[in-house]
Amino acid sequence: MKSRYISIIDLAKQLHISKSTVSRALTGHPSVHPETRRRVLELAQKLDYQRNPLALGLARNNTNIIGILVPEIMSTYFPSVIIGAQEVLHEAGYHAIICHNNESYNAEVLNTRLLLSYHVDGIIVSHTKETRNFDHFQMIQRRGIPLVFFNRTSDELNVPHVVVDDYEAAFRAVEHLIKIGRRRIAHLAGPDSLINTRLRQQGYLDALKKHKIPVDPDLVISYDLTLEKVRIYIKHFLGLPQPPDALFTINDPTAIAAMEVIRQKGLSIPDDIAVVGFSNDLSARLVSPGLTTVAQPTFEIGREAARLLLQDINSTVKNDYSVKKAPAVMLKTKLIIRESTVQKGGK
Amino acid sequence: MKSRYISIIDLAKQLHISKSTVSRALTGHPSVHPETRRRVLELAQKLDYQRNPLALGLARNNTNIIGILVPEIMSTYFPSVIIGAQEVLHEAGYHAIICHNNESYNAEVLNTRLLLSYHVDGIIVSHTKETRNFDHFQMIQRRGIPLVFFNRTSDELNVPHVVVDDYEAAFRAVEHLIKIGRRRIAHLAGPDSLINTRLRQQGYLDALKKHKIPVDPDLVISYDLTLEKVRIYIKHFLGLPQPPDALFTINDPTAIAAMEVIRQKGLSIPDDIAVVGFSNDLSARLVSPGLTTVAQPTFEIGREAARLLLQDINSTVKNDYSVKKAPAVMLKTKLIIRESTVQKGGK
DNA sequence: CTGTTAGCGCCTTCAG
DNA sequence: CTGAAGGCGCTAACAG
Repeated sequence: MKSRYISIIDLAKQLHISKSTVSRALTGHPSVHPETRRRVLELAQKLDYQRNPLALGLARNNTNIIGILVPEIMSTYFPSVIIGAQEVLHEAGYHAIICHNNESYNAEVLNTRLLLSYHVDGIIVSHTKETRNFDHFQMIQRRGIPLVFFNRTSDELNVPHVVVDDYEAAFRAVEHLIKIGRRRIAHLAGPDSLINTRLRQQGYLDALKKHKIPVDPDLVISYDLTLEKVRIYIKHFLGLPQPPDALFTINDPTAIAAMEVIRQKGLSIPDDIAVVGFSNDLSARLVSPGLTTVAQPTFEIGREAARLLLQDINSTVKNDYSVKKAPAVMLKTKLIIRESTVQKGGK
Repeated sequence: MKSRYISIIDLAKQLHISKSTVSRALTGHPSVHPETRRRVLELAQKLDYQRNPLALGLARNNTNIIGILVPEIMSTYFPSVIIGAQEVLHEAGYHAIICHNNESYNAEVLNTRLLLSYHVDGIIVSHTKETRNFDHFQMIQRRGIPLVFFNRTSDELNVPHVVVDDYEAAFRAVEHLIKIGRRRIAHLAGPDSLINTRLRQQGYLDALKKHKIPVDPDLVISYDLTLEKVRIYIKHFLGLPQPPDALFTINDPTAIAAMEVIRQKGLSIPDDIAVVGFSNDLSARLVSPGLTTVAQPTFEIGREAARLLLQDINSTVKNDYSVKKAPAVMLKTKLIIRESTVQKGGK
């Protein structure tokens, strides 16, 4: 069962020519006799020859593999982004190896090392919620390997990235709640380690300010995205002397978990409490009542991230982001209004 | 920006020993002086040396990479299986490269070739709904590369596989509908190309037979899993002279799409029509009313598939499945009863 | 246009 | 216990 794979040497032998000529014919080198090339290609076809990308990588010091590193793949968000990215990468002749880490910082560091050891040509990353130390990403850059962030980025690091306008999206989401007459708007935010969390929270605060609604610190809680804990926080909100009449959450799973608790308390959505999520997961459309949420252009985020990466890979002059500002793409979001804030038939 | 990667040669030079000794020290070869080994490991650690798996693969003719080929990653089913598989693979020192193909047969064939060209050590597959020709998988086997199917398998090919008992699961699901008093049970089945489809359909038929309910051909439709078409078929069912009082679908997305149509027609679930899906996607729990469905042990399916594959990889004698029967694992399912068949509080 | 040579990083004989 | 030599599959000069 040895090496069933056929190599250029096999082709060369059968054709009584040198392996270099075979190599040249195969790669489309101009200086090869047309007839020779024809014979090589014909035999390659017949024998179903496929060149070994590992050997190629070893010889040329590039692998045509891109690493994609995401915190999870169970919601629809990251898979969609991945699909978008792969679309662009495939077109350019690259392949992706996907790593996920269950939001574990340690796994993220290990995966980074793994991708590096495979000599990937570039890495696309959305870091975990635990990630506070970015040394492993900095090392990638120092080694001159193109790196692109998406969704979750970092202030500390100057890395090309593609994000949505979290601030504005949150601002508009909260403004929507204000417009339907809510005044006691609670915000279940994510961990401060995530830049999105901070931006969305700022959008929340500024929307209140603009409409001269005083901020009640009791109505803002940061949590670590562990869904089991949502119950505690929502109960806390509902138990306040002046409970909220609206809730804006960091993401859709949180909103959906919250809705369950609210319903169990016998309160009605949206009459007693209107709810707004973030990301427009598939489930936002499926729950009942449908969840008002901020839609992100997930596929496009993936495509843009891949484009940014390829740009770096193909640039002849290495972009040194320790001196030059890294490019950033900011995509538009869209507020999807469903029955968790506005009754069907109502305004 | 040349080869920032350090190699055993670098280590050898710094230590004034030969690269062979370094190699032996690193791989844990017994005949290396403890002191030499210590020095090598120390320096490797200090320089953050990582051995190049490509070169290793080239030299040893194995890559420690496993290909996982699935039709889609947007539902929760395949991602869960993948996570389960990776768990086992990682433990054994293997890494996975994940390919998905949007249920496209052509993409599947291309991905197969791709994985093969990367000299993966094994492949785990759930084929597309379009796949009727299995030559590309047969080629994998002929080349002696371990292959494992899961979920969707094939009669024609003798491949180790892990599945659930689709027949029995469907049988029990339909029996559940009968037990709550339904007699006109419709079945929206999948394409005949999928073996699961056929098994589930048989389970449906046999459950009816057991309870002496005549089969009405008008109540069984096979469709190609294109969700947009669900509307048409459900409308057809509802427009029958004797419309059904229950519906059993090939999977959860189908059931959920059907529920939407039923509701729009002003019918009540489960009073007018009870609905049962298959797989227990995350969304089955989220829709309202909650969807009764068959839960599959997704993580365990992944783990089992990986175990089966590793078993083949590690077997010293190559298992020739053209003569020997391939092992098959069949896992248990569980019927999850929710409000789409039984009212809350009711029996 | 083509063959020869060297080398990518690693492992594995074969000699000491 | 260690070093030298050869090879995995491929590309890239260097000569013709």
